[in-house]
Amino acid sequence: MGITGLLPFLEKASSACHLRDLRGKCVAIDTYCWLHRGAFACAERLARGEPTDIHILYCLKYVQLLLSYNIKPILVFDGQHLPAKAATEAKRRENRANARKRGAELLRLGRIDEARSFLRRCVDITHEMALQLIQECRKRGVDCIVAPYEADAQLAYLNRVDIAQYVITEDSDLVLFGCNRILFKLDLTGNGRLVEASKLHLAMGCREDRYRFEKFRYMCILSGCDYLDSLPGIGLAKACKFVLKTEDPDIRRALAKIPAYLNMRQLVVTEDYKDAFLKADATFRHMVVYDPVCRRQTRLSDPDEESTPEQYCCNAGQFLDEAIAFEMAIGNLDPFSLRKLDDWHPDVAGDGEEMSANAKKMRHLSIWRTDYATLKEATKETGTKAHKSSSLTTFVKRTVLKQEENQVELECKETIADVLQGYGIQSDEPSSKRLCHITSDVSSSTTSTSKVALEYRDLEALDVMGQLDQPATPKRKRNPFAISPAKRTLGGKDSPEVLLSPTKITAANRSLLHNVSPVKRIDYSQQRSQGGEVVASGSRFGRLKTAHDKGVVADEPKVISRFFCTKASVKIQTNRLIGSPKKVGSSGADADSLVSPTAIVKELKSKRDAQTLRATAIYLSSPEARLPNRGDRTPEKRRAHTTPGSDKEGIIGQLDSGIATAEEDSNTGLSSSQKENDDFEMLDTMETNSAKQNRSSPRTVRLALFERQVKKPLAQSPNRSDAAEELAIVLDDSSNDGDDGVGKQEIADALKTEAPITTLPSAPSARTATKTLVKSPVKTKARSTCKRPGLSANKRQASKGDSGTGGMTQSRLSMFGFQKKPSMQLNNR
DNA sequence: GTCACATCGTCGT
DNA sequence: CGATGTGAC
Repeated sequence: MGITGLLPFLEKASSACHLRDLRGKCVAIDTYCWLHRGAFACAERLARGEPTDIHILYCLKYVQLLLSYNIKPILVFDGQHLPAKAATEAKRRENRANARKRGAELLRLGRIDEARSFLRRCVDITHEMALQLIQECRKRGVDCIVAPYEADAQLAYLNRVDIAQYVITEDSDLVLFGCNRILFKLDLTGNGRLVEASKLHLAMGCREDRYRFEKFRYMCILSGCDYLDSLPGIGLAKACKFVLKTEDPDIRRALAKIPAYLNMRQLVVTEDYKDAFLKADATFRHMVVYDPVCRRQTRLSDPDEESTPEQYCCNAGQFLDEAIAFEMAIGNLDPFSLRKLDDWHPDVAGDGEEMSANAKKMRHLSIWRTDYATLKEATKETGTKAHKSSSLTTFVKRTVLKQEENQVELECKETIADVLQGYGIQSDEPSSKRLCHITSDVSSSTTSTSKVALEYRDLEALDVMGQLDQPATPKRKRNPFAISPAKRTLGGKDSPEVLLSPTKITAANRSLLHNVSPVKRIDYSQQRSQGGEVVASGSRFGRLKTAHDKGVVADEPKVISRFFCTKASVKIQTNRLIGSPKKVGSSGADADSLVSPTAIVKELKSKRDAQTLRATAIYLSSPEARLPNRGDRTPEKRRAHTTPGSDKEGIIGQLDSGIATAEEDSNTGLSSSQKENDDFEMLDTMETNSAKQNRSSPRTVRLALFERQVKKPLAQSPNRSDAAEELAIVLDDSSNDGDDGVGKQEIADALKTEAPITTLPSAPSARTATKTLVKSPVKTKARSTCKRPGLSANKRQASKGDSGTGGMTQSRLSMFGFQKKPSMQLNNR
């Protein structure tokens, strides 16, 4: 059960922590947590006894994560149950058995969803699972150890003898077993919360000089722990209050004073409780654990040294025969039946041929090596030098601002490879060159000290570090999609595009999409002809078109929309799009270039060549491919249905695709990206029909679109003046400012989203329009609502909240680091 | 403000 | 097992 409410209580003793801060350290892991979480993914299969390895893979993902930060993991598994916990365990088993039975019953009745919820609750982590994981870890040279009893105590032992400097768990008990540094809530991004024993007094509100660890442990036991229920009415808060008040070193006498100190007269502290308390305390201190270095069982701390009477240790486990204890610790035995399941041996394993290859790969010193102690000692003496071979020979000093300690500057040693790797840049050929501690004047350092020949990769490292030291402010935020500026100046065309993950600081008001989008990354401002005349318009459409035109050259991906280009797997290369305006003028390829992606799909469809269609990258990269039941009701068919073959209505028809009005009651599952495709097609068609269309501007077309949407020409609508005016203002305002074409587009998107159409009540400037769109109220009563196939009623409700964000789903927004805003607060107007 | 108790989610797609 | 919510004191 752990200690109820301990983690929130420890808030002040904890700090945010990332795995990158643990480089080169050793970490002991409470593997039960991972296995248990992983087993949830395949609960049904496990419950039915079907073979699966999803839970194993889940754990290995974490192992890999640790290894990628050069952290040595030691996986610790639970051993036998303590007699003191037998009752609790029996109860759990019973609960699981019950859940299993009910699950099976429901399954027979065909109520699958309900059955699932029960089958999930009955997942039990068996030693077979543990062994499966242990065997995978052995292949990877990762240490595992099975605790004689509770993994908690084993973890604490490894931490206390400094075999592992950190412990990873979800169980708050670890704190009172006496761990020094515990990482809770570690996720796959490497973030977690670090609780340090040295800060516990902060959480308790105790002066540091008066604090002793016993106080904390007593407090936890009093508040109720696995080995002892609390006195009625005593929780963490009361226990803390009491522990801070009493100064009596004799705990028996102190316990008797609880009712007096806490003003709880009705409370009676029996002799039995005092005994049980001392036993529980001894259990935490003297639990039997395994010492991998001496290969024998021992106690977490010595009862003699702490003069704990033998009688109180009765719950702390018993020693096993030495040989059996060893076999159990390395995982060969089932801890309960002591049956032999495997016969691995650390001393023999290294001799095998395949193992020697692994040993090479093995980057960390195994705790099972007989020379572990001496080697570790050697590592300590020679410092970090011994701890790494080739790639870590060079160190870069940089100062790191630690946020939570009032900006104390700490010096930390990191290698180039470390820095690069930490931000997702693989260093294939680790640089062995020495880097200077200079981040600004790179050129002078390269020239003046001739022995330092900085390479592009090194410069990147410097760049990353420079960016890291730059603090984020409300106005300037870290942009996960920013591209290294070094690339443009130094890398040139042929250097690979490098995303400097969370390092780069850019203006917060600039759309993060700007950097991912193939369209927005186009530097349209440079697209002037030689006379200085602007070739491409500043609008998104203009840029889109220009990009599209350029992309026609064979093998180059064609830009389709914000998110897609014609080759699904090909990354748009900015340098091809930036600064090559010459192709814009060359009209030769232009005619061909105007074949829109939608047209290709259409053509393929007409040929009924489904195979080709599916194989087409366009199709695969389009949202259409992701529609449920895409075989039977594609947008293509709907389009044909709603606008039956009329060429004259072609443009409007295409515009209309993806929009379902209430009257038509047709469905659409199109995302904004797909709509953008349609926008694009609209541009195509416009171009070819330009004579007939009298060269209509995008704005006209969008007004047409708007009219179409409300199903009546705006002229006949009572809202016409307001709505159209506002729309016009919005569109006009944004048309001068090229970069704010986004705002225009967002609005156009918003008009087309599934959610009720919104218009701005009083047209603000386009700049704020983009921002406030989320909050804007529904003024024009929306008549075209959308029903999406496959969405249940409540989900549809939920998706309404996304309206106004240009069709972006919340998950996508949060992917880019946006918080969900309290949207639609003006709804009730 | 505290505590006891009940209920839900843990993954992955 | 933790997080969260609710109701009682």
